[in-house]
Amino acid sequence: MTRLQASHIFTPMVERREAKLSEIFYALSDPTRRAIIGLLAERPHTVTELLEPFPVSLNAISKHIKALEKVGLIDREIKGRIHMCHLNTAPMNEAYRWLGGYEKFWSGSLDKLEKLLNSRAKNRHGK
Amino acid sequence: MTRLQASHIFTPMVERREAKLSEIFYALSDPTRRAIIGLLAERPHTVTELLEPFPVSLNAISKHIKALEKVGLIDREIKGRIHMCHLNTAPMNEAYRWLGGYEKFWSGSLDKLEKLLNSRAKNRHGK
DNA sequence: GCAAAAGTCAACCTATAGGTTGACAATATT
DNA sequence: AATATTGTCAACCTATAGGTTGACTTTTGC
Repeated sequence: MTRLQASHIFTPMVERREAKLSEIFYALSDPTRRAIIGLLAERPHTVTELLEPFPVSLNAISKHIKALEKVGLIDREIKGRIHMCHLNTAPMNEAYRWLGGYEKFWSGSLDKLEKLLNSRAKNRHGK
Repeated sequence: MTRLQASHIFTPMVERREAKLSEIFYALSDPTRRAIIGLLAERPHTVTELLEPFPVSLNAISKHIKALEKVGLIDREIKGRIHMCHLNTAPMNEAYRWLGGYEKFWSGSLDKLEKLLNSRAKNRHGK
């Protein structure tokens, strides 16, 4: 995941959103992390429960969880020595919508595509 | 982007799809690459045209383009010394659908969520 | 009270990403 | 033919990711 340096182009707000998008896509680019998300989609898991399917150390999983937590994809509920991890899909929504912006290209409708291009041309001047 | 090592869990086919997903998400995790995609969504661009908005070297952009090309997001049409880059959104579709699998969580319908959980429980046994 | 269990933190290793600069190859231009 | 333009390739640098091991903290069970 790369920090954004092309500050010339974006307003601070957009820049922040861009950075967030980068973080989310990056978090999702790891197969182990995606698998963790898959497990948490069924039900909350403890850290050791999340460890079980993977041939890595507890520390490695702990790091992945921390990474997912950092981008908001996991909420941690601590009860004594047990850390219960809950999935929070909200951040995915942003990535989903970004990709959705290009859905017009692959879902075929020429009308939609034209609309897209027009709206882009307009925004061009709004800056 | 990480290589998948938990081969224990996945069939070769699934493993390959997982690897592809990782590549795509990783490609999208870079803000410059996303911006390039944005430019190409408007119209095809040459390499130097793609360079123009960014405060980096031509080589850096060339690398990004190569990276996007490698995951299939860019097609290159070479005419003499000009490399015309075209956007190919198809690979995004896969990422989009993966995320869409979790849409039920954030779009609120409890019914859908229950269906999701049931279908997952079934697949559990199908392996 | 003591040992096991659940996790984190810190230090380390290795691979790779993204950036740079400096040649180079090939096509256009004049 | 000489030069400028377009772009790649190769070598290098630095930062960081993901993995490891080892020590440590806190809670829990006996």
